[in-house]
Amino acid sequence: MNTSSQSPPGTAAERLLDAAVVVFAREGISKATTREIAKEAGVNEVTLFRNFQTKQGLLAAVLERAFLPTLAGDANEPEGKAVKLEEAVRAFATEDFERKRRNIALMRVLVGESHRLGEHESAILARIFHPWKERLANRLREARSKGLIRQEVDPAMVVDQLVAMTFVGALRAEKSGVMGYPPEKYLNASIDLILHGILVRRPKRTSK
Amino acid sequence: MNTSSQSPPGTAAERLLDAAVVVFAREGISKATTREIAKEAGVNEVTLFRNFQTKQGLLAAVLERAFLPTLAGDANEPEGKAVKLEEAVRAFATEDFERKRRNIALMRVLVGESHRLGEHESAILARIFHPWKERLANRLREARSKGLIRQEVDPAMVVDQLVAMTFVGALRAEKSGVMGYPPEKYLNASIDLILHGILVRRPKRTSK
DNA sequence: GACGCATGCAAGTAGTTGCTTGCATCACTC
DNA sequence: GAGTGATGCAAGCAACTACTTGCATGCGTC
Repeated sequence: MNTSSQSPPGTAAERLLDAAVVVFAREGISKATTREIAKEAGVNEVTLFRNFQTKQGLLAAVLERAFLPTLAGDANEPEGKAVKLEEAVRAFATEDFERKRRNIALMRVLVGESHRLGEHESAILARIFHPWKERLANRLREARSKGLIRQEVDPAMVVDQLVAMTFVGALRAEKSGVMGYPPEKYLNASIDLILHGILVRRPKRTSK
Repeated sequence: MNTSSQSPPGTAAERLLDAAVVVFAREGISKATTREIAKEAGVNEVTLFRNFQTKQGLLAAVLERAFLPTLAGDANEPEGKAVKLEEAVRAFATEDFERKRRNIALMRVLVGESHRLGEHESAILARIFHPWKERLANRLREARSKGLIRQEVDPAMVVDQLVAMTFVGALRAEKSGVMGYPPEKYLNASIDLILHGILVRRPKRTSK
């Protein structure tokens, strides 16, 4: 069937999913065309519709595949309890920052078009990010009950504030011009800010 | 000329700018159509092109008018030096948060399509937000030189971290479902976090 | 070698898009 | 009252959009 073109390996469906991530991220969801996705995949446009019915169906499949496994791989780490709170925050922030930087183009268009995502797509995203954040929030609640963290601090809010910093940091790091410092410094400073902001006793410094 | 329709006051160009803000924010920049903008303005579509030549020309005019005056009104407040640092941070954060909440739909689509904005549009946005942030950064530098702020803190980074929190907070506040707490609490917690995170001496509490 | 299945190809449909053209109508000014 | 400029209206254009249809081709299996 594959006459002579240099199609990458994998089934047509897999290649379409790979291509869709690229094109959605590059063009935005509504501006991405099925023709261009098919072309990027090295596959005929009809094959796209035969596999995913509609463009929206393709988007849903893209989100499921792009984010769900990422979460599953992390959520069933059962350790996490043994490590120090500061290390838990640092590990969460680092992982969160790097994951966002890896997918930042896709995340940006998702934010930009979040108000026109269907219920299904929104549900997929919630299923991904909520448990991931809840894990750190629980760790913080535990620490607060032990008196390590100031009582007036709201753990869920702290997690939201941290991911806000990682998200905008990843956004700025993408366009290297607008960030006046290296991304790693920004990440470390954000971790420091959170720790100094919530801990009862001053933490040790991360790095300059 | 205006046969009988209930057009709001102002010239056609003004009404088009008002309508463009609404439609760009609602549909996203690339999905917004000139037909819909003209309809929203109660103006014929040709008038749009006669006034702004292209859709991109309209976008540039929208950004100039929507953001530039907002900045000018704030930047030449010459006071700011007299007030306490904590109050300066609080005032900046409050103003920044409210401004973003007011324009959050437009800001969201700008972020989502930032990679396809032309140089002209990007320059407009930079001209708006940079001086606004620099004002607080300078205040922080001054405070750090007086020893009020820990030496290892980078003032420019702190400002970026603060606006990251206000931006994502405004984003979450828009969809009331995804924020598990009132926006004002989030804002106060962010101010507290910043102050506890940077000050040498612990600040007094804002509110629970 | 007959069957089913995935895919390619060519063509088409109905709708939308940014933008243009030609002409008429109003308001205002000298 | 002639000229000027801003606006409306109707029509259209060429390109593009998501999606469909009909038919052919290859691959693996029994």
